[in-house]
Amino acid sequence: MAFTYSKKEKLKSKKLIDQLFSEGQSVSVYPLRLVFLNTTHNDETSVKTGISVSKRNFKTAVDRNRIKRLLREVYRLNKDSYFNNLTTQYAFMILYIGKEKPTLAQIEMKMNNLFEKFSKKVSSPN
RNA sequence: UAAGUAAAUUGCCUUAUCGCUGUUUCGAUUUAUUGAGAUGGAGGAAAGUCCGGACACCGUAGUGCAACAUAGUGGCUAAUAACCACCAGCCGUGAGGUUAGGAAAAGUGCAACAGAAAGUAUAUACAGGUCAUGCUGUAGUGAAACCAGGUAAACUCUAUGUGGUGCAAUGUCAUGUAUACCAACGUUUGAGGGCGGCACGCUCGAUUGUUGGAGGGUAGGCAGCUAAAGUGUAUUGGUAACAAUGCACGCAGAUAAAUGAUAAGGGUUACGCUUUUUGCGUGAUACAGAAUCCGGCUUAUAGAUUUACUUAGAUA
RNA sequence: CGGGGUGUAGCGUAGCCCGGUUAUCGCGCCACGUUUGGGACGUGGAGGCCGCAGGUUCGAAUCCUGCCACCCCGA
Repeated sequence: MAFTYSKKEKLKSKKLIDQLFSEGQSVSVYPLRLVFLNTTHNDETSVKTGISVSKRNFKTAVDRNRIKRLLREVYRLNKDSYFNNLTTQYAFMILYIGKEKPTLAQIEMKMNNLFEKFSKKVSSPN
């Protein structure tokens, strides 16, 4: 797996997203929150991921786009070290629930924490 | 030089590494993926959605009323309530700014306080006049006091205009669900429904039979989709808005929604130190992200630049 | 893409249709009284440029226009 985040890896199906929010579990490391669901989809990638920033906390589209781009960038660079060995397929949605504009370094640290927490939760039953 | 008025322009750049997305060429597997190369990838407001169109569908898109909008004159435009010019009113010493700027002699209403009186009223005081009388003038109140008064961003009248819905329009493809659907003809003969709000008018039509056809919704793919009332520039016509002609360019198309991240260097500018230039340090570098496409309006905006003009002062 | 509503004192509201004293009521706030003290009660008081900017008018919270913020609805 390379440092890519192409169309195939994006979570795009409306059905799947509805299912994710209604049935999925979540872990959070402020200001990030990960909603995930063990599911099956047809593409060969093991994880489909979406990113979301609330309009309530950031009013202008420029701010929201900026944060989403940062999140995508960090995800792209770091996913390799955590998700390469997954045996089942997952759908992810990463939410930014903070209220202030972050920097890349902050997000990188928080996202690593988040994925470690996720790995623990998945590997240990319940 | 200072203060100001009006108009216009601009909206940081380069390199490296790693990514996203459209188009296209070649190769591979194989019929939708992958690899390599080439090339394109946010704005002056993309925003608000306040006006006007293009385009698409709806076949009663008919009539009248109602409703809404507009309101000096002329021009311009695909079109408009926008834009341009001029006239008039108001504001400003001025450059300039601003105005929903038709009708009160069709009718209805309204006018606090003050005042005798606010539209069927003429009181009081003074002066004048008359046989006599609000018959005449002045004073005082008020925004307005008899004059066919004021007020129409009060109802209203006049003139002009407006069919509706919006790219989630609309067309199409395949998968599964499903027979609940539609059309024609015949019978029955009118409950009820539809056509933006009302009336007229128009139209569908409960039940049953025959024949024929495929229809509907959900999530998705494709088309619509970006070559256009296009952009830049020059000339000509016009006071101007704008128009015509020549030349050049070929200019984003995402869809849980691309146009990015990091590092280095350089611009511009403010402050401090040094102070002849300059150099060093610390900051600042805005508002903001296409979603069918155009024309205008409105709002946000660090900083920089240009042009014309006004007033005041100084010098010649 | 289209449609509708709201904004008045710290909070919740009336007045707006149909213009006329810088504006109503309740809770809260302040002072005084009452009480040994507090609460409750009584009396008095403060607090508003009616979201912002223009316009119409003699006069605007009210009418008109343009903005801003918030909320809701439809496809």
